[in-house]
Amino acid sequence: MGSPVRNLKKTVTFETRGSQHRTPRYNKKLRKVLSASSALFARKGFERATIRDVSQATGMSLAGLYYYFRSKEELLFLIQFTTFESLCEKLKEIIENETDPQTCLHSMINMHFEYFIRNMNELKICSREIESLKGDFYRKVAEKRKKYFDLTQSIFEKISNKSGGSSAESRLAALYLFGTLNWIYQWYRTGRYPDAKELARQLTAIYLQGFPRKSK
Amino acid sequence: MGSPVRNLKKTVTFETRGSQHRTPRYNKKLRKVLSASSALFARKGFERATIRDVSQATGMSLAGLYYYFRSKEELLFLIQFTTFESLCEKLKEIIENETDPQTCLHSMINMHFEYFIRNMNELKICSREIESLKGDFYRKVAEKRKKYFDLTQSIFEKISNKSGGSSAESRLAALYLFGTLNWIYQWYRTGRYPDAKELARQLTAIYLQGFPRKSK
Amino acid sequence: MGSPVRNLKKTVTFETRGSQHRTPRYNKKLRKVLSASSALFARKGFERATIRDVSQATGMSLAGLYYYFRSKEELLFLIQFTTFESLCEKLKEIIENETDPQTCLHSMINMHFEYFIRNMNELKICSREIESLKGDFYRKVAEKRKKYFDLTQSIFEKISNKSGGSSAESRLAALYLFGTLNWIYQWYRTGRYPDAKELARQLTAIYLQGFPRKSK
Amino acid sequence: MGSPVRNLKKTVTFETRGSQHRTPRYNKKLRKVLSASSALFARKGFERATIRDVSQATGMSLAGLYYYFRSKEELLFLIQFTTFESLCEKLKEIIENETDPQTCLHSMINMHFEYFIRNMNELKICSREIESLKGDFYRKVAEKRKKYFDLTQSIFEKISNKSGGSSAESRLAALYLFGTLNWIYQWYRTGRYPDAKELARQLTAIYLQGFPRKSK
DNA sequence: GATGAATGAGCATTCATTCAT
DNA sequence: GATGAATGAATGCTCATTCAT
Repeated sequence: MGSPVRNLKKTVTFETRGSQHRTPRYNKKLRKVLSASSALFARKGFERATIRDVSQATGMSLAGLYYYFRSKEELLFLIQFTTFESLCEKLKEIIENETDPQTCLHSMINMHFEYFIRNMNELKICSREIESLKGDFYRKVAEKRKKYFDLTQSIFEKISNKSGGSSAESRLAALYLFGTLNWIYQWYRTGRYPDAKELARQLTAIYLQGFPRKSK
Repeated sequence: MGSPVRNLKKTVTFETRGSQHRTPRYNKKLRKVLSASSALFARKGFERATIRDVSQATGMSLAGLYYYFRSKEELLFLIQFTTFESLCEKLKEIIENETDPQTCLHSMINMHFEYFIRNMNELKICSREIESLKGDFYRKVAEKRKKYFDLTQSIFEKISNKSGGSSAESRLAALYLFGTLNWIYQWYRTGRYPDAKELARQLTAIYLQGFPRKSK
Repeated sequence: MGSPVRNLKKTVTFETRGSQHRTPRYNKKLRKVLSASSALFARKGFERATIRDVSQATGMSLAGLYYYFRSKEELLFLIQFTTFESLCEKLKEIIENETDPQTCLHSMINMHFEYFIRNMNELKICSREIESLKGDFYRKVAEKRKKYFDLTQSIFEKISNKSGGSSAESRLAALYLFGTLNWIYQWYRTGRYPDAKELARQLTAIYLQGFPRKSK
Repeated sequence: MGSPVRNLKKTVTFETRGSQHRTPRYNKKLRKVLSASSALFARKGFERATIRDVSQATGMSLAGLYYYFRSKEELLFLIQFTTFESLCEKLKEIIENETDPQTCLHSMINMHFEYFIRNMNELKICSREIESLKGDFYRKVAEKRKKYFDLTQSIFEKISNKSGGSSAESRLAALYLFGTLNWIYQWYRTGRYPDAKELARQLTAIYLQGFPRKSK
């Protein structure tokens, strides 16, 4: 529940190798490969990280890795796709269960912060390496990304409707918020900042009441 | 006034080749190289763009380019450094002249949007390629970047002081804002969105009053 | 009678795996593998065709294939050897039964054309991939090939003897003829050219009377 | 006059690197590279020969080679194209100057044998590696090859016309002859066989009077 | 009989950079 | 100022083959 690689069986069922071989052993190894790759891509960047790095990090042979993916790009795709899939599911659930739009925004931001803190590598890769994929890989991820964005925008629209704001403004507000969320990886360091809950509270407050937080 | 390459003579005066040769012709060519590189780095990413691309884009020979810079990394450095230098100067001026902190925040955001729209390539590179530099190059840019950030944070602190907020909250607010500003390049397309002035107004409103904008 | 794979039991009885296991099922599968390989080698060339291609074409697993042959080279060997073996047998029979040397040449050419048309892949491989085998594999096929050549040369010698030609000339004539026969695969396309019988008639006519065919 | 690489300046003037750089030094080196490659491709086959082999054979660095060609395939293309170009020119000249069709055939065969003996590597590559090229490279060579074939076929047609033969028969005769010519590399070894002139005499005799040569 | 998983060795190609001229 | 020629080091990827099961 939550980790992008935990539910591989369900999500990666189209043209990747995961669809051909489904032994438990295969899935376990693939997860290992993906998590090592995530760490590497996060640290060095997708372009600078090499398959040889992955080989070293996993202890597998260079050629052996290619049993689990078809290309370096597919590796990145798997990481991004499963991550966005997870985020979408979580957000969908929130929206379905929370009727108050303001609370809903808070829940969304909170969920994202918490997800980030538990999957820093993956989220960093989702923010920074958007343009590293091409063609079908790009399109498939972009679709999921758009879904996540649209869901978020819908929250702003509900808030907006209550006070007569325009749809264009909701869209922009969502874009602004995404900037903030996608930038977290640049500055957040565990232990040096408040926890996810507190950060979410503050950021939500800004978006709902402006800065600084009005004293309670 | 403002273009990062316009004031090369002034800024690039330490260890780059610009300090050795200062003929007007040299500067003209260097500017051409930098602007072609900016376009390339913005489009393909620093790592994926090659010096051969730069050679082709400028019509200069591969070897000839190295008369104007010592390494591909220096090229990136020059772009980032001069851009942050420009931004800092502009922001310093704003802060010096504007006493009302709220208005000051608005001016800052407005300036940044306008600067972005006139130097999309450079700002994209400043946001996305932060980790592409290493060692001294990285440090020198990070210094400038920190200055720009600190100046912005100081605005939030002034706002905060008026209503008794904490310094930590100001810092976070600034980080949130920077996320939004550094993400613009991902979605902004000329003609499809309101102009800089309008965007600045909306974003400032969110940070000062929350979303949606209260009707006046 | 004639297809190189039809009489596998008889021919492949030395160091290949065929000598160890001789169940009918084994032979059936081996034939399937050989025929798929022939098609692949003919289409892509021995070097460019991969065992993975064979695996895909046969629906067998990569590792499973190695139960039927010891190496890719052995696969090629099996194809070439059985083909030359077949050709030799047929030619021997012709020479034994036909006393008139001119008619004998015609029969030989006719047989070769007909064999070619029914086994295009195999003959293509026998012509084009001669140098793809090494060591023992090469020698064993070369032996058969030489036998086929010698039998043919003997026909020319009989023709030559009748009119006092030299042995060297017979050898060259046979070499010239083999060039023509080994090149057929490059141009012949079913339906676009006369059938085997007619082609054989024309080619024989050239070798016996020269071009153009004298009107009868 | 005749070596396929001797007249590079003239022939290789389209999309190869030869069109960009034309210094004498460049041409000299390119010729060296092409001739080393020819030897290698002839000996090991195109697929089996590696660029590393070329590097070793020429004493140039692996990367340095790519200054002279864009890909291994282009290397093969250059060899094949210039060879067929040379052959075509020579044949055109023969046909233009020789009015008697029988003598013309003799001249053609003689020229081919002589060209072969002086450029064994290149001709071997032209015969054996026809299908190693793809796309545009293939098409461009095929064009030249067809021209060479058509010119030859035209000779047979002239012979045929004198005695009322059909065009289809001329075409087949030309195909048969090409088989013989393209197969020479498989058996001819210097010193072990008569020289080009004598071979040409014998082969022509077969095609004009049949085997064996009638004693005069 | 058959296969999932794995690997060593190798391959074509690229790239930033240099240096003699 | 500028470039033709060259290179060391690396990169993503493939392939025939093997072995435990």
